[in-house]
Amino acid sequence: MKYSKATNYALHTMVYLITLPKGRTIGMQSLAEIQDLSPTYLSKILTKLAKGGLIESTPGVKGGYKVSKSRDDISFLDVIKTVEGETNLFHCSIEHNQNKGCMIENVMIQAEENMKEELANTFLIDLADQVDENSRSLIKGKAN
Amino acid sequence: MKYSKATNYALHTMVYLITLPKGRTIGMQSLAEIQDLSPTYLSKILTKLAKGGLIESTPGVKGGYKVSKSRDDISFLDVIKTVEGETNLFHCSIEHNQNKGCMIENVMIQAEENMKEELANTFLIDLADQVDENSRSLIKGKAN
DNA sequence: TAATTACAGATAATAAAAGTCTATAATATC
DNA sequence: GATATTATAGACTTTTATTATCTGTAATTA
Repeated sequence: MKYSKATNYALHTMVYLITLPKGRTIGMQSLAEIQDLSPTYLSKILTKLAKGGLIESTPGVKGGYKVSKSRDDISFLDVIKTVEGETNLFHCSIEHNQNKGCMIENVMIQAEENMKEELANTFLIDLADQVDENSRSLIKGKAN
Repeated sequence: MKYSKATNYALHTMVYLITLPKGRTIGMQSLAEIQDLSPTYLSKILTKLAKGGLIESTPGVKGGYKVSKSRDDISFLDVIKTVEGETNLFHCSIEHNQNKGCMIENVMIQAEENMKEELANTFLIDLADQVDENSRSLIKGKAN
């Protein structure tokens, strides 16, 4: 069991976007370069994030992406849910003729809940000041 | 991201095994029937669990599997680690030239730790009395 | 009008998981 | 000792999901 690379890229991209000066945007091409990714692949992830309302895009020259305004409170869980979907990590594969559901699944759900709580209480903004100077200036340089 | 079916089957099998009367065993064939699985596939999972020291096997007529003696304290995490391996859910895919490691990875590891803590503190034996009467008598009937 | 950008959908490549098949070794029972 | 029953091991195939690419379209600014 592993988090997808897509989630990996999404989280990194979101952290980068959060260091963007207010009102500025940065192109997918640039975001792909910084992370050494193929632009078209990253674009799928960005589209998901945009549809999920976490980021906004403007097409055309001098266009690009930025974090959605009125979203100063984006959590890790928000990003992960948007990319991976809402499904639980564990689904019982056996037919149980009980009304309580599967006892094993219940335990697994509780454990996952503990993880999600931490992810829901950690916000991207919390990491903003941990972004290294190198990335920070790279982004600033490529911003529109 | 999903737990593997192997983990699913392993957890169920372990719970079934825990309801076995002391000293008795049950054959892989029977365990496969109960869960409607192919015996050879289940056997791979059982072998892993045996190598991991969670269960013991005796070959031959009247042979089969049982929970390792001196292991009254098997946790969910023990089973999951044995089947899935020890790796973490998240590995940063970007090269960071920082000594602190990836800040995103650090958050993800902490969250996962919270989940693991719950899994480490929930023991199979805790579920023993929740096993439905149907399964319980099935196992008893097939036990050696 | 041209350059730059996002968006969308089809398709291909890769990797991991799930499952099958076959042969071998050990053990209890008769 | 022969036989049936069981576990063990490894090669192999199938399936599925992820990752990635390719191509074309639409929107926007200069």
